Amino acid sequence: MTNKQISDIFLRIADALEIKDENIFRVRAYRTAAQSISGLTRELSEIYREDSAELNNIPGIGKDLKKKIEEMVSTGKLEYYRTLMEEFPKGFLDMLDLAGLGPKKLIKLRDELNISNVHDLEIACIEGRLEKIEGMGLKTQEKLIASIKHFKKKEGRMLLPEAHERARDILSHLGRSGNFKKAEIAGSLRRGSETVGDIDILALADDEEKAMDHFAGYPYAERVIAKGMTKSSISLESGVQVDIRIVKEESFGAALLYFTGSKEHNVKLRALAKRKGWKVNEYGIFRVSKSGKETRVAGRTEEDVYSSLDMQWIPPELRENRGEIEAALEGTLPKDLVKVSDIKGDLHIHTTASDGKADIMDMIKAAKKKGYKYIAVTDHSKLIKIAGGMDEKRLLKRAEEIRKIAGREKGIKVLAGIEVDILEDGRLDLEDHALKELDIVVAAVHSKFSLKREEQTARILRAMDNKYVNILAHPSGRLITKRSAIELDFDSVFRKAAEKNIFMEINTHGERADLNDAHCARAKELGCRFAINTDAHETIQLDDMPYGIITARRGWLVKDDVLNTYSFSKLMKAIKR
DNA sequence: GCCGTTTTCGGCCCGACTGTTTTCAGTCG
Repeated sequence: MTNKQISDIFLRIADALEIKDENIFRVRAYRTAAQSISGLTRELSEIYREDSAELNNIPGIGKDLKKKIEEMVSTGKLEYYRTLMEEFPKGFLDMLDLAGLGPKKLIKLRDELNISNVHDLEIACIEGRLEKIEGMGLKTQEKLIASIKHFKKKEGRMLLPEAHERARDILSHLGRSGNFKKAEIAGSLRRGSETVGDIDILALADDEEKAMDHFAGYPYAERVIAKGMTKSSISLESGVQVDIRIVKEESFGAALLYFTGSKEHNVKLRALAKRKGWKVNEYGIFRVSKSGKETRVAGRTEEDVYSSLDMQWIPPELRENRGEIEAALEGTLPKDLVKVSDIKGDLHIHTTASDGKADIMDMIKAAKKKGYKYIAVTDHSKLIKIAGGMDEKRLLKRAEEIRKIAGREKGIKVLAGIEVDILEDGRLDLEDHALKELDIVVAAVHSKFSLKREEQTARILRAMDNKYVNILAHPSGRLITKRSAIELDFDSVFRKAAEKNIFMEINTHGERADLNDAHCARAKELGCRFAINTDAHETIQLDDMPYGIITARRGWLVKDDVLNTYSFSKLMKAIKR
């Protein structure tokens, strides 16, 4: 079983226990464990195989949950979960996904109207039966109808680039009102999560009421979910929710911290403050006297809040409770997290020689415009016929052309390379005598994604034995909303990469974000270095670099971990065979 | 069910908005 599956089961158990009105802290323990598991950088099954005692070191996992995890990874099932689920009709717990419906109302609906799934609920709402229940009314019924409509659309989360674009548009809408003195993005978008469920905005305003009216008047708002003086929410046509909070200037830093999250990060900070007898909330950090009087200690900026807790300011990408708080307390946060301006080139791009849309000159011009010092042209190899992949003969001719052009170009170095396919048996799609002539070789899997774990791992390890390979491109092969990662023993691949001096790619193309943040952290732990590449097939895709940087930062990578932050001469030394 | 520089027992983050009430419970983040 995967971490995702185990974490989902714990969440469902928590839902079930809450409906059964069990101890709320027991419920919370399951949720904490689920969260903790989904943030892990290694698979539980692997930890279990190697040394199951290690499971105890995972925060939120104690004696009981450890046992449940062991049962799941060894048998693929959990008896406790199975019997628990038998107590509910099928689809009953799904109703908790409806906005505005929690365990308390759900129990009422079951006991008084005999509702057991979303379909029953929809009919009851349409027939107006909810109004008659104490504590519910017409509004509740209308809201639930809207929630069900949204639920049916199954609108998922947005990918980070799309969310960024939407958020920018909302900020410029706010800018047009004249009432907003400041507006900043918070939430998972600021932390750079690969998908974003809703957009959070924090603002300062002169006239809160007018400001909120303006916000609610956003042209793409489908409906206004809530509107108050300090907090409002709208939902967009796409089903995405946008929340805004307006705070006072002296609280802005505390509020930004609070609404950036993650929740786990915040909970830990609060506990830390509480131990000092202080209190942290979205308005600031306060000293609480014995008589209960509160004195403000900090709140205007995030830096104030962190430093009043005797810790370093923590970059938003790290705020996932993966050890950043401990590091900030000790003053050992990574000093030189990689940033966009560190990047000196792109080492994986395509041109019209295979399936790119721009020719090499356009790509070079665009790269120069970004201030890059070098770029590697890496078109496809012959296996990818449909993309115009090259055989040895065409490749060598192409390399010659690239070198000719490179000789004419001032201010940028152009490397002749290839994105060579890894065949099913782990051989490469091109002969060594051709690879040898190139400056850089990027190897990648584009076929046979569903091989068994052992075969897939052996395949890739064998490819890495080829001494001409410099970069392993998009190692997991996943596409966030379309295709899951290949089955692979990542640790073995990372160890081999470290040993063979092969750089692991963080690919920003489309839905890849591959490696992801957790992979980056683990690969670094095992001694790997990285290349952040756009895999651009047209000039505009060269602009996707920041998304790879965010992933790298979330994996705690520093400048020196990343090949394409190196100067040209250092780069050439690093990829010398 | 977890956890420990207050603790192996007794805690476990905190505040805003909504709807249905008339002082608050439920939900959400």
